[in-house]
Amino acid sequence: MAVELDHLTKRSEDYSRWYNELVVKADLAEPSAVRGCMVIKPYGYAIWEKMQQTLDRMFKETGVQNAYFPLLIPKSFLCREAEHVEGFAKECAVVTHYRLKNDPDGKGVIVDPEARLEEELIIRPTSETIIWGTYKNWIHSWRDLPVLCNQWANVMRWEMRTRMFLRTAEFLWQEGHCAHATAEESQARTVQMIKLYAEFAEKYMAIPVVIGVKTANERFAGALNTYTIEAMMQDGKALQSGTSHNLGQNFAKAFDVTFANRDNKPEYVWANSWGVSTRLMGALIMTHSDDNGLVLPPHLAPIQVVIVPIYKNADQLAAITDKVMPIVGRLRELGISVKYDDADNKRPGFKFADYELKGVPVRLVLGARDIEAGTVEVMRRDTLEKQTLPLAGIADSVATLLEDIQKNIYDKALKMRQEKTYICDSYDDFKARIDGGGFFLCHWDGTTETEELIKAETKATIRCIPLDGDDTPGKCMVTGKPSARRVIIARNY
RNA sequence: CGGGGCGUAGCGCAGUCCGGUAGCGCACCUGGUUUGGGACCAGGUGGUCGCAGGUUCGAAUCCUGUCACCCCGACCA
Repeated sequence: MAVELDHLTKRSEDYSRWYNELVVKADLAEPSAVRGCMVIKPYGYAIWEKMQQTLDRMFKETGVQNAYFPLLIPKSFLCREAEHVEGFAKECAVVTHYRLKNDPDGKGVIVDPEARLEEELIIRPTSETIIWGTYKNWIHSWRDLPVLCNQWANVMRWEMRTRMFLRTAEFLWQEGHCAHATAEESQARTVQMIKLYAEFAEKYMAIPVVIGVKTANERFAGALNTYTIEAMMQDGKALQSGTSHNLGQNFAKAFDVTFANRDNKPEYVWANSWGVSTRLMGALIMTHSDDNGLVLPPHLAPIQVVIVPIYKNADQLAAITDKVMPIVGRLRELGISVKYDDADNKRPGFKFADYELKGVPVRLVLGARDIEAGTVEVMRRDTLEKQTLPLAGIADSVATLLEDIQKNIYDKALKMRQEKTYICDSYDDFKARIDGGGFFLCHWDGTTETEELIKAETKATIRCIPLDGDDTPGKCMVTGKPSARRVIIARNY
């Protein structure tokens, strides 16, 4: 009785379309009425919440505390740091008025021209300026340092073209802003946080990442150095998934934040900032999912196990429920989130497909057959393999299975990245192969001109200069000039 | 802002060339039969065809204007 329903577009047919459909059909998010913005739906938000909780815990373990700063930034604040304003000016939303009034024509309301603000306010594209404007009042002595704050917030960047999760006009993120007494301490914190992000990506999201440094061209506006974690999506494109910036004394100088050192001499404070956003949701989707829908890593899945009963009447359901309840209890004792879906308005086949679409890692099925035999059918989402196991001890098998899935999807993603990572020494060869996606490890002469040339001719950019790996010198793929080491070049989102 | 596409029911679309008073699939509602991979049968609800003008006895269809949205560029976490 298979009916042709609205299945997903296949990944191989149109990766972009597959992604957009998946986001909507898996109930993660949908486009909103507001240009370039999206609505994150409860199921999508539940995943984001698990990510938040995990990151928040990891931050606090390093001594960071949460705080909150205003949404609106006075224009003069944004302008203090020259490079910073240049980097963000083109994508700022600006508040100019504070009042509406009835339209004299009688229809609707208009902006009251009398209510123009003396100074325009910018909706934060990032919070360095408002925060350093505030830190000036917090920091006076070496005893006040370090200041280690994080804020969970929304920011707005008026992008020309948007894609759900990957690039929306408004997005949710966390931004950490630290103030230190020494350059060394600030640099250490910058690296510490990018490593924390890498650990989070790999351990919880099951996404392998490369830690590296951005080139001058790709650096955060106002930073001395930007560290990044780069992930590879299934189509071979790179996704910048988190960044940590060493801001040196740029913002301290712009906002005149000094402290008296132990010798009672004034010194500018050393700064860093670091952030990850709801873009990570996009990374999660594009790294693991398949033609049947989402594949969630067990460590972040809002529902880790779903139990579907199969029954013909109320008596059968009662018999199944009797068997299921102890399993639910045992799983919860193990800290596993379980949903027992005994709703009778959906048929089992529908539920199977639906939970697969939503990426629930493990499905248990119990029917009359199993009650009789004392068994249960177990299906794992990552491989879609089914097996029938004895009911006794099932909760512990499931716990083990969840860990196995977590590891398996990481290994799978890592294997894919390795297979699509190429060592390349010829620019002609590079140009011929870049359309196929992947990371290209190439020698580069370190100049912005060469980088721009590669970008103009191939739409690929230097994703990062990796921190680890092969660091033997060579000759630039394009110019033949000396190169300190290979860098990663790829197309990116 | 350039180049292309599209706007018809909640969603996906047909109808537009060649004008005749709007249709299909999914969803939804009611009843029944079903339930181990997206159920079936029967009946039913829902649209001033993006908006504004114009031509015409008559416009989803032709003409003019306008507004959205999508894709490709420029921009970017």
